Amino acid sequence: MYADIIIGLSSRQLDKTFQYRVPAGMEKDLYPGCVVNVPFGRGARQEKGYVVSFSHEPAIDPALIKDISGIELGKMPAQGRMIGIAAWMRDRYGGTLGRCIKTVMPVNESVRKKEKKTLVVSPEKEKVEGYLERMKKKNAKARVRLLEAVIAAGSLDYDTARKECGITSKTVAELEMSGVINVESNISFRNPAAYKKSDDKHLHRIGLNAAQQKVVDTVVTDFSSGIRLTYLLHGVTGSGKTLCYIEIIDAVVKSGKQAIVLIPEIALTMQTVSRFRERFGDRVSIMNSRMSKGERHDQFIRAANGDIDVMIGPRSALFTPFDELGIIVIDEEHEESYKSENVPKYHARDVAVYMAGKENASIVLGSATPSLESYYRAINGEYRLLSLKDRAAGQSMPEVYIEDMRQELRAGNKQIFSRKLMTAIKKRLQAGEQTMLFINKRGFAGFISCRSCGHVFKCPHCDISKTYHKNNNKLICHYCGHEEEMPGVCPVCGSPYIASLRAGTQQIEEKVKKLFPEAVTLRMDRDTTSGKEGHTKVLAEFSGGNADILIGTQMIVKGHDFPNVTLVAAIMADMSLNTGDYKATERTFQLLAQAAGRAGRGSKPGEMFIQTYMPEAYSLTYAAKHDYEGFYREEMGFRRMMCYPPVWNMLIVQFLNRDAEMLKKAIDSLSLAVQSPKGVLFDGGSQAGDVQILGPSKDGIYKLDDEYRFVMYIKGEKDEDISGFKKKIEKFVSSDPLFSQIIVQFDRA
DNA sequence: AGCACGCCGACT
DNA sequence: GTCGGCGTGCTC
Repeated sequence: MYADIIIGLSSRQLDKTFQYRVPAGMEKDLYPGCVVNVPFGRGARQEKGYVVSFSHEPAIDPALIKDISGIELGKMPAQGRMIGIAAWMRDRYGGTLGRCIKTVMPVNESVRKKEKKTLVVSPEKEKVEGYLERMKKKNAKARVRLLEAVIAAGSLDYDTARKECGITSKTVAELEMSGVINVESNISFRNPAAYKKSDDKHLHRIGLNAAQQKVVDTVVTDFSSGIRLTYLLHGVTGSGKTLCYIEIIDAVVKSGKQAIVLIPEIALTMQTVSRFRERFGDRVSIMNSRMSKGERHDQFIRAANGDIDVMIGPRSALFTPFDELGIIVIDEEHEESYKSENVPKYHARDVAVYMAGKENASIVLGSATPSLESYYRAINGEYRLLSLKDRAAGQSMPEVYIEDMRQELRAGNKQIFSRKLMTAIKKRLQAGEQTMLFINKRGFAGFISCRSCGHVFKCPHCDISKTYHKNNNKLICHYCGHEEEMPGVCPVCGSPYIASLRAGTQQIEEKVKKLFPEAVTLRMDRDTTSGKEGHTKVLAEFSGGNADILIGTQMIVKGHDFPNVTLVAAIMADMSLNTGDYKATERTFQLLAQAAGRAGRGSKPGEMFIQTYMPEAYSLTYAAKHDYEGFYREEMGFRRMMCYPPVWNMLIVQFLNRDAEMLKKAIDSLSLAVQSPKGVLFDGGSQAGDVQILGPSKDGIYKLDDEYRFVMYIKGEKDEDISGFKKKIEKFVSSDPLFSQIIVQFDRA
């Protein structure tokens, strides 16, 4: 048995694993992430290493492989624990181990910045000059080059010196030994959440109401008696979940442990951070994507040094190396931004649940519209369900109206707003109250529907909207590849008006300006928020009362608190119902429910309008009734029937290559293996077992960034079946030479 | 990173 | 020849 080990962790060049033999009897003590001592390099000097994985086959001449000399006992350092997480991620989400390690430990890339070494000339002038002359005579090129550069610059950064002058560490060491230069190292950490009391003076401490107190007590009581669970906090919009988090974390921190708070990137506003700083002062740090790598790394170092207790940030903050993690909070746990788009395509919520188990921490998932996955687990008793059924200050939920746009058309209203909505906007303008118009931009991919009856063209096998492909005039399902000719008329009502719907924020803004010339409008989309603090600025302007109507994409409905907004409208609520994947309905419900949550947060009650061509769709009707449980039951029926997650597990495999021909050949070979029941993929004879395989077929976006894409979906009742099949695919593609150039990526739904 | 090896020019 | 010094490549 062999172990793959990473030596040190401080240098880029050694950023790979080495194989060591595991001495008899040691294997039971080894696991990914544990620290071992190994002989390394000529002279076999002892180095610290981290075990990352195991293998039975020697990868090089076995005679060259050395034995592990010993295990470092005691508490595993945070770095080692992170490697353990990385190993698990590699197993679940695919990708290379190196990539997974980089994901959990960005530390590796910039660790030398921590001890930034600077070269300074010695103050003894004649000594330096004498040395320089001697070296010139001796023709010691490297030393002369370096010393002259340092003299010219006065002081020189170690890294640039090495790069610019082509110098090795040895030369630097020799100059230092001779006393002509000094090597100084300085460490400085930035604190992005530096606490200034004055920032927070507008905030006052609010007490917990009875329902909130119950939530806090439940978690804190469990925690102090040593029980660690996953809690799902289902609290309606405006029920005060953040305050619960703060109280819970307060108790955890007082017990000497640390907390990680994950927040979707766009919801990471100063407002939220201030509330945490008010309680935890300087012992809070934040992370966001606008920070440089170095700044983010500094926050990790501060956490490792024990300088902070609470880290707030988007999904990458999950990997904060705290010494004794007590709790992880994931706010808006249903948010899709917790899913990484890059390899490894991990879901921060799933990693967090695993991590909490490993680190003996509790975890609180919070949302007004929990993901079906989490709610399903809560119903099954895997998570503990906590709820906040009412808004914190006793406000009522807004009244929601579903507007049937087909009827508007029949009544002769050709505007993009229904008549009732236009009246409502007018009323708000007169009353000096604010309106939010939200355009569901998701689903622009081009699903086809009938404008007269609302019929959407769906795949007969997958019950998913098909997309229109212009080049061959066909409708294609992206899950199974099913194709059909684009029909000339609607098969349901015979109307010839079948097309894909589209409209952008810009067009809507123009329409609004035409209809309500007196209104001051603000637009929030990619274009208007491109700057560094782009969307913060737009939001600040709106909440400051400088505009009557805010028009935007989904980003306006997420977690913001505008007390003066009393009207919210979803202009084309259908859009996200037809994005061509099985989560479309869930996403639509969540968006609408969240949007409704923006209205009536202040003293005045709110209203919401949902404009649609499909008024009977249950994602709309349940959102209108603020009925999450009803939606959950109905949607789970669909998921059960179709064997979609969370009932079954799903693995997505993508195959990418720039050469369409080469990719096609490889895919054909894979298809053959999939179709033959005795093929490689089924362990020579045994059935496909408990997995259903769809594809491989062309991906929804067949060509992206000059790369062609094929995709395959695997559904399995048990997670082990999926993992098992993933291993088989990995084995298959690594043994088939046709796949040598093909990029294979795994993803979990 | 740290070490050895092989190469190169300078000097015995 | 031989020696000091440099750059390169390897480490399981």
